[in-house]
Amino acid sequence: MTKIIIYEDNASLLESLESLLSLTGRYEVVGAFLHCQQVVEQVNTLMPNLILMDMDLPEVSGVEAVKRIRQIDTMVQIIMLTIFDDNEHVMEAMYAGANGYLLKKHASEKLVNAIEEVMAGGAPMSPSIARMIINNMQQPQSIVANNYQLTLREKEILQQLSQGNSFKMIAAALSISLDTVRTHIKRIYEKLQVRSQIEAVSKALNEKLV
Amino acid sequence: MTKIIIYEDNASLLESLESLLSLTGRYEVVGAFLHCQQVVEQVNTLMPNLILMDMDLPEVSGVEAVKRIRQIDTMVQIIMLTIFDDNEHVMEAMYAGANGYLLKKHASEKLVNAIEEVMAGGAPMSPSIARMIINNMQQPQSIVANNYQLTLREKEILQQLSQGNSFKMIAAALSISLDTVRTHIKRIYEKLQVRSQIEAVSKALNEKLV
DNA sequence: TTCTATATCACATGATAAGGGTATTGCACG
DNA sequence: CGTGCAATACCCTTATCATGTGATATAGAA
Repeated sequence: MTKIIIYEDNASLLESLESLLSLTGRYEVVGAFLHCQQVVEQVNTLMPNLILMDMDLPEVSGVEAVKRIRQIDTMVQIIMLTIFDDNEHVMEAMYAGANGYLLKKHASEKLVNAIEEVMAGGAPMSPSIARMIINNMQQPQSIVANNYQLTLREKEILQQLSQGNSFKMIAAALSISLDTVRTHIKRIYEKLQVRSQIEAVSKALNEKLV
Repeated sequence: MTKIIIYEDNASLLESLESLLSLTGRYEVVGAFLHCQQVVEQVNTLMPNLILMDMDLPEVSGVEAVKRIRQIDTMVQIIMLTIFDDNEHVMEAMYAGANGYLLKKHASEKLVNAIEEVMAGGAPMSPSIARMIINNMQQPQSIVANNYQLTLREKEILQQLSQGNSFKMIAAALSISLDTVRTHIKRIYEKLQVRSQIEAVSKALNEKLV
């Protein structure tokens, strides 16, 4: 049976959620709290499989609580409960380690469904948040064509450099002379408009050239 | 009116999709193709607002097509059509720049809905893919506590180093002597277990220490 | 108060990198 | 059949970095 802890500062909502879950017979509410100050101890003691966490808790916010939980437990599933879904706090919570979220106004109809999804390894979230997230991850492949016209060999050497290899090591790894490595590096610096290893590596890693 | 291009190698499905969309009266199908070899030209010429792209096209895959489209147009909305949703190709497509996807078996009921969502700035996707994506972005804040016990000053210096600054520049920026920078750097190397700038920067950037 | 951690500075030596040339080979393209 | 480019290689000089050893000042913990 799925063990659940609920954090929700609205006492009546907390009670509703508890009854709703208990009535299904499939979930055991092992804890229900109005704040999450002792969240770490509670998770450690009660060992839930799932946590319903209100986003807007007094004192310690739900997002902060998620971060704390993830320090000690990476397995427990966490669903955020929130009133609005059009703000960055939801993104932040997902980054912090939440597995999904549910609008409070949809709680009664969709709660059980969301729990099933999360326990099955899914992540219930609204399309608009999903969009924010994918926009976020698409940025790296920058549109401003990070095209410095590096040749294959140059990219190879830049890659090696970015992994922390010295000129000597690169020469050995690629079976070419130290001086050849130097020559390539010079060209790379010209093309990237930098003057040292670190600048090149910094640029390469930041712009995902490697 | 929303202008749409459809890519789908199954001719009868292509036709169904086309009629389905035309019948709503809200969409104009300005192009319908069995392959996406000329995707760039077609997008440039037809200037659609939305593209329905089959994942499994012969010759040039749907994912490849998305990449090409994103080279020339970052605004057009792209919905992937796929048979399975439990594979990495979907993730790959989202990374490449797709805005959402739809299982073919759900096309008839959910297509219009998915289009509305995408045009409204959402990203329709299944919970399992959403989960993959958020798992992906949570990794950086590694659980294996990237705790090298760096002091504040050391972090500051490592940060400067990661931005491509030389010892001299760091000394100037922090108003300390070159030798002091050296001393800090030595400690940083010891703590990170590295032997050179690049290794340190590489480690710092990869493990998000900065 | 004494110990410890942090931050600061100095000097010295050998290693590595930066920046300037120059040159050969092979391959593709009009 | 040159021309241009990529990849290879060598030389030289100067600048920067790696590393060791030692020292001072200061704030907080034992």
